[in-house]
Amino acid sequence: MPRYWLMKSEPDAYSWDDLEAAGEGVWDGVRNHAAKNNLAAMEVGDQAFFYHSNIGREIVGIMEVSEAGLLDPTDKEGKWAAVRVIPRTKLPATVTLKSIKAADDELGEMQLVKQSRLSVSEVTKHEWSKILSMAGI
DNA sequence: GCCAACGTTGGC
DNA sequence: GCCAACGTTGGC
Repeated sequence: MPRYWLMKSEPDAYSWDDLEAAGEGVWDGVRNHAAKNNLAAMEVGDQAFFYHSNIGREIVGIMEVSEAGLLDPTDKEGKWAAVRVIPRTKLPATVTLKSIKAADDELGEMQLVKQSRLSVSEVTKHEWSKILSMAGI
């Protein structure tokens, strides 16, 4: 059973289009322990939303973990984690933070909402399905 | 070991 | 541009 995640990036630094253009990417640079623990828990085949923070504030696509348990190549000490991801699906309709908050009874408990600074968070299967339906999938 | 000061993230 | 939330650092 794959698990579901949500990973944030500021699109002016690294966007969905950048990932699609490259065909794959290594999700590194995370320097927060809760986020790192989530990265370290990922397994090949897990699915993750790509969320644009700051600019857009919306989920734009779905990626899949293609290689798990990597060490962060930007960390010389080797204590931070990373995963390799490939882009899977660009959402037909983006799902904004605003619309997620507006669906509060179903999505109000999302870590994205509760812990807005966490850059890598887990998404429940129910939340995942709900967001897919909001995205027109 | 506590806590104030400070830095960063990210929504508004 | 502001500020709340949160993490880290350093003095005591």
